[in-house]
Amino acid sequence: MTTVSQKTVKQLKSENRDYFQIAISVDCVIFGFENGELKVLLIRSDLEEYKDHWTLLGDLVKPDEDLESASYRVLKERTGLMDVFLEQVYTFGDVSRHPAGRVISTAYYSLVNIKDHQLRLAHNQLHWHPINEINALAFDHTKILNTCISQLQDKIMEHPIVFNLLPEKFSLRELQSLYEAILGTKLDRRNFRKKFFLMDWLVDMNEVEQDVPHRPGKLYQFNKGRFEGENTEASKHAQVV
Amino acid sequence: MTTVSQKTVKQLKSENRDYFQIAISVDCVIFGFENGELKVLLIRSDLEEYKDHWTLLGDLVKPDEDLESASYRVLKERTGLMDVFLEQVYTFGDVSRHPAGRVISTAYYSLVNIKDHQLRLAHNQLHWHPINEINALAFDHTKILNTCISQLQDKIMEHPIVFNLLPEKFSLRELQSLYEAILGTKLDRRNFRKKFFLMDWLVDMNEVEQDVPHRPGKLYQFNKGRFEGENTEASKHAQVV
DNA sequence: GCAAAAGTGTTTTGCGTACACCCATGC
DNA sequence: GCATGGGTGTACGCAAAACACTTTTGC
Repeated sequence: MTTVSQKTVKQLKSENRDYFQIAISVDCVIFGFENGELKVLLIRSDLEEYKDHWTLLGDLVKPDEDLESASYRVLKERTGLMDVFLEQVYTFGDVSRHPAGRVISTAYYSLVNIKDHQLRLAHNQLHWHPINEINALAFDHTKILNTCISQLQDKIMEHPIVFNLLPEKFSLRELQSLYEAILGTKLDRRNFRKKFFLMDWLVDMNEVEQDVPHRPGKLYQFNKGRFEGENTEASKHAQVV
Repeated sequence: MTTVSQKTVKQLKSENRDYFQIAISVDCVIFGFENGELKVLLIRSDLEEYKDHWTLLGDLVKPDEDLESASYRVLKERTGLMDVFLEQVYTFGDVSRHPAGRVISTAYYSLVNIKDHQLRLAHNQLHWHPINEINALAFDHTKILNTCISQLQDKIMEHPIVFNLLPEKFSLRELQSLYEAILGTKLDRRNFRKKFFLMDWLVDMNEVEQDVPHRPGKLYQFNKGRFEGENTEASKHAQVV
């Protein structure tokens, strides 16, 4: 029936020149945790048409740049951060999602420890926004944000990634309050503690909190050793909360 | 510090012309189920350099075409199928993943009922390959396939999607054998049946199998009514097997 | 009557969940 | 001594998992 014509790569390349008219961008949902709230790093839109709107941090992907590298570049340029947790979530490709032309965007989320990086943000257009206080973002960024929040909620139930949002040492209260902020629910303290000790995700530092106006809690560290040799996609199946 | 310059959409458009040099494609992992095996629909590469390799079904996305529409188009063009189950999985964006230039590809998987569509494939370059007998695919398609298989395995544990792979009416044995083929494990028959009846995913047709060389099993249908108004992303939290 | 798969219940075990009181510290 | 959060244990219910025998049909 249909005879399939064989082509060379070179032929294919020239035949499809019309298709190379699409730009691809990455948008990063950068999560942080501060004062018991889950926050997202946003920037004021640099487009006049959207000057009252906040947007996610993103940029066009360069023709000679890996998709993931582009995300890391955005993170590094905007926050100075390297080696942060970063994960791809979804690609948004509606024809008219962006006013500047056909721009398909791949969304990533990353988890950073706000405290380590406050200074770098001091004098620019970047601000941390509590996720519960975010109004309309530019373009389809509200949708992107919501998709990433859902994904994060799912992910923390089975994977030890929240530690990227916390300082090296943290109390169980901080950890629980982080889970509560992400999930938007209250959790039972005794069950929460029991679960974490049972899972062996924590290492007791034999230190306690300083300068708290109440009985200080013990400090813990993430038990990195337990997860060596595991990439992001592995290690399923262990319900966390 | 950094003064952010305001731009109009028009300015942005012309400034970034160099970025619109990337093509985006969709690649569809089309799953089917036949003879107790999970299969994937593959086509012989139409590139001379890869003529001995099989590839996933994909195509470049047109500049005026939604990403998801492109996937549906590929499915329709290749299999004649409309209204199939389709879900985005991941976007592969390494610089040198494709020999024809900078092509970023978004992977989708879809679930089809092989029996309904055998004829359309008879005389072309398409063939169903059992997932356990697939050798090296062209480009990074092995990686894409494996990502989709993992995703499918996760998904069927909580969502009633496998019915897309079965005929309208099916026996519990067929259903269980499908789960076993996807997960690559054996399951306990009694627990499996109990679970499905408890979940109320099935409707008893009061019919039995015909022409089987043993005691015929009862036939069931997917209980569509129970999931009306649910999109693909909703309805989490109900462990299936 | 034999092969092959259908159909069926019970028991055990682990996990999630609910729940209340005393303790240590700062002020 | 009081306010604040830290720290701890038990009991219940449900769901997962393990497990074997009888029934029905085709040949």
